[in-house]
Amino acid sequence: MVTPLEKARKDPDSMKGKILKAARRVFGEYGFHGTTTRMIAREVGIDISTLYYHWGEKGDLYGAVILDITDDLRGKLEEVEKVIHGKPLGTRMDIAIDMMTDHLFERPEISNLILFRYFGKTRNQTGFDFHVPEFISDIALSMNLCRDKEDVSAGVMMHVLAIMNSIHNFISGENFFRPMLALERDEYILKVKETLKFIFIPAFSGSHQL
Amino acid sequence: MVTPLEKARKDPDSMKGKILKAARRVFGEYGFHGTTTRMIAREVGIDISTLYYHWGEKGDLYGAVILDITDDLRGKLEEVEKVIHGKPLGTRMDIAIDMMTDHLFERPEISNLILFRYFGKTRNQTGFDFHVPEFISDIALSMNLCRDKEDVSAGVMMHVLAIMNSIHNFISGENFFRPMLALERDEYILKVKETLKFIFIPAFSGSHQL
DNA sequence: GATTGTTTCCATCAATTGATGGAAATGTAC
DNA sequence: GTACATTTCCATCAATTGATGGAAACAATC
Repeated sequence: MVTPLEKARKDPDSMKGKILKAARRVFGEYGFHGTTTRMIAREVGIDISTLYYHWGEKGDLYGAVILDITDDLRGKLEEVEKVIHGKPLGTRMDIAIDMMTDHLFERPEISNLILFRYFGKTRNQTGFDFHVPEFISDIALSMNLCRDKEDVSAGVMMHVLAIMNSIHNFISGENFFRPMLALERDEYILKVKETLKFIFIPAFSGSHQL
Repeated sequence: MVTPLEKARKDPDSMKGKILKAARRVFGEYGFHGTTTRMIAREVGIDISTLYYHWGEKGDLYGAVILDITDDLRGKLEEVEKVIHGKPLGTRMDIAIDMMTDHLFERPEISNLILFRYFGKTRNQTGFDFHVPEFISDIALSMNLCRDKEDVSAGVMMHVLAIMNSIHNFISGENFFRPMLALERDEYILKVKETLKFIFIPAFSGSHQL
């Protein structure tokens, strides 16, 4: 069976695909409650009922968006893991930070939406499963911070969370931080990478390695 | 002239004060658009029009909340600075992390609201000034990462942002992260402090000091 | 206890929002 | 071209939301 989401991803130029893409952007900027279905429809240039025809109720579309960015992120993490596999930790982190920040700076909705879900409540709390623990464990394994994906200590999970969240923070906070720092986009991206490496590499390249 | 906000803070048991306190909580949980004036009124146990009588329109109340938490944070930072002044950097960071996390874990709305403003847009963008740059410079000075408060490099500002945001992340994300880590509240708080110190102290106690 | 000012609530508004029915438009198969 | 299915839009609904006018309740002053 083909879900609407798979359909939309297979053909991004279809109406379903265009709506999904617009919904990612708008939900990412304004959050669930800050977004109206009319805003998304206007973004696509269609009538609101066309949107409902393709995606059903607002919550379902939001759910599809969350699934979409989750899969996107998972895919990228797997790609990174392939590249860095076997290299020494410092190099691994260096490359991973570069690849992840580049990817996310081109898709800031991902960071936005993830942070929205971490830090805000939705009035009609529908429990979209985020698969966060799974992600975090994979990264911990990839960083060689644990031996077994099924058995990651809380401390290690939190180290990984700190890294991922820091990345998301700088991506998602660009609109706020960059004017404040008076940097051009390129400079900002560069400085973000520098900062992340400056902070995270020393902590993990000490005696803490397995 | 006494502003409504000053009045509300001077007497937290007054209606103005009770509404402000409730507004902090609810706005903190659901964000600006996720919060309705009725939700706040219900939280206080009053009619919606009583709320409007005291605070005027929703945006004004939100503005007061933002000012309130900003002042709160500024005050705490000053207090911390007094305690850590003159001590060596490692100790300074150790104490600062302890004090700030303790303070914020008791007032998670602060972290919530700050992150909301960093990462989300509000439909009717009213530019509440956040005084963020000022804060960040003060912290940079307190950490001895710069000589002059008026002349802090973008790189240093970003280091400070990374620290503050990491703290806010763990406070604000407690509802999401703690169940995932299967920790009691006390354990979680302890592990947050450990994690923050583990990550940030090594980066700054190297050769990077002034 | 009557007068006056303050605070609270009830009733209600207009605008917005999520959502739908049904007609028109568009495409597809024969 | 006709029959049929799919897609799009217009008109509209009910519920929610921000906001207000005005009456009641309460408090203070004399």
